[in-house]
Amino acid sequence: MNSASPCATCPKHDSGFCGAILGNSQTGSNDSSDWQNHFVVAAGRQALASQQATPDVYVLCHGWAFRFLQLPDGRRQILHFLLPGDLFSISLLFRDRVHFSVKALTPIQVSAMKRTEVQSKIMRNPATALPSLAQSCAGQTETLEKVIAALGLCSAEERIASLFLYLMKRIADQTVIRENRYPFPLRQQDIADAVGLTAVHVSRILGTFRERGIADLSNGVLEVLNIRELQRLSPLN
Amino acid sequence: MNSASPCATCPKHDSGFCGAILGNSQTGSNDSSDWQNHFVVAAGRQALASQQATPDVYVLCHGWAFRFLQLPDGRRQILHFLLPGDLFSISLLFRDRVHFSVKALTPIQVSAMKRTEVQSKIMRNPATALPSLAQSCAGQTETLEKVIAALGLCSAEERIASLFLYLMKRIADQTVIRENRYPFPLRQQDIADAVGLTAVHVSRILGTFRERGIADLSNGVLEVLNIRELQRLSPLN
DNA sequence: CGGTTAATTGATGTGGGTCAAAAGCAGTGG
DNA sequence: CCACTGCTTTTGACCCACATCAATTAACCG
Repeated sequence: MNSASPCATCPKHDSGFCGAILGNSQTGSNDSSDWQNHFVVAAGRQALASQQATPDVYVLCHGWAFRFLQLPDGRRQILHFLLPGDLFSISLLFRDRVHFSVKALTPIQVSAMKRTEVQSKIMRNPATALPSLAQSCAGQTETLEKVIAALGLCSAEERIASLFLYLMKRIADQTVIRENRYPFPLRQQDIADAVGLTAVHVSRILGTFRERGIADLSNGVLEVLNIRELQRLSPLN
Repeated sequence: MNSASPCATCPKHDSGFCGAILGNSQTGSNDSSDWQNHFVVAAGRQALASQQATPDVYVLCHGWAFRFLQLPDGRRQILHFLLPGDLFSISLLFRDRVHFSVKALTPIQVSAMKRTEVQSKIMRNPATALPSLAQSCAGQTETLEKVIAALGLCSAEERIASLFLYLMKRIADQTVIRENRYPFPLRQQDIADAVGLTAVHVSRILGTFRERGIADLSNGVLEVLNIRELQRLSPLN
């Protein structure tokens, strides 16, 4: 869990988006230390600041983080949760600054790669990279638009249920789930900032979920007791 | 304003996204009738239905439309407004079905192009198409995320002010604006569905904007009386 | 064991929803 | 030219989901 660990400890580089776009390191030099390196961010610390220019593209290798937007007056909106294997943002592939910030929920390990290198890797094989890039972009747009619908149309209960179901699916793609217990390192304040509510109200809703036997979130674990009911509460998919 | 009009009546094909990605028709055959054609949709009619598969990619050539998502129970969320020159969605470049629907606000004219043709056009020149595609994707993500922030963080007033400012910028890119009067073919219900409010409440807010001398929306025209105040009301940029 | 941060619970306030009626304003057609 | 219809906007009265404020408890930690 310290910096400068080799890529071998970073099991997600060959899955999903990164695998398809960046390719496996079979081709080219297998000593990648010249154009990529790793670093670590403590839980609760910011990993990337809004408007900050950077020559790199980042992939989350270990831990949880989130992208967010902050208004001058301090209000904060969480845009997306980052899990291992996720690019911080596709924007960084072709832009050098972003409009959001990234914060670590747990201790995280990040791989930074030179944008120029990644670009030329992509250009070397556009026939596979381009569709994969477009697919990934379309998928991201779809999830963002579902969030918009959730915030615009749904009640507090429905929003929280949607968030749970969405994250459950993503977590299950990463980890083996036993006894319907999902690792879930979000504070109630984070949930609130993601779904546009107050922490107090999130607490109340979670309370009712508990006493209705739907789900129990405590100590960083989400235990799903009645998934049917949870799905019934979420009008979007 | 009838179907089968040639592309020459469609002035937006060579600007912005479409110009960069699709290129001008200098190269290749200049008879494009075999792989693209035009059609017209009346105001208020749907131009594309959610989940419907299509071999085409669509560009709005004339008029206003919007993309939206509808829940089984009828609630509707507007995701994005389409102006002349806009692709219905980047998703359609590499997918044959979409998760949203499109509806015409005014009578519209649409150009449909075979996805396969567009793809090979792109592949013929990946060095320009790819960055442009990525840029456009990044830009869209940024605006969607601002919408999320608006819905999650902002009051009714702030949301409407943000929507106005956003659309004003886009309209000004298309039309010459005189006397701060913007063409604005949205019903109050549409505004409501875009910012997550009720039509009644939108009416009230517009009323206060009017009596406070900020803006006056009537008869399809938005007249901006005090843009500074409008900007002050919108916390996101 | 005190000190800090997170979660719970209660009391009260309010922004925006809901319901309903009325008024404006095309069309449409006799 | 006027009555009829359907749609949009406006306005008023009332309600409720969620926010705000504040106090208590629980968990954690050096």
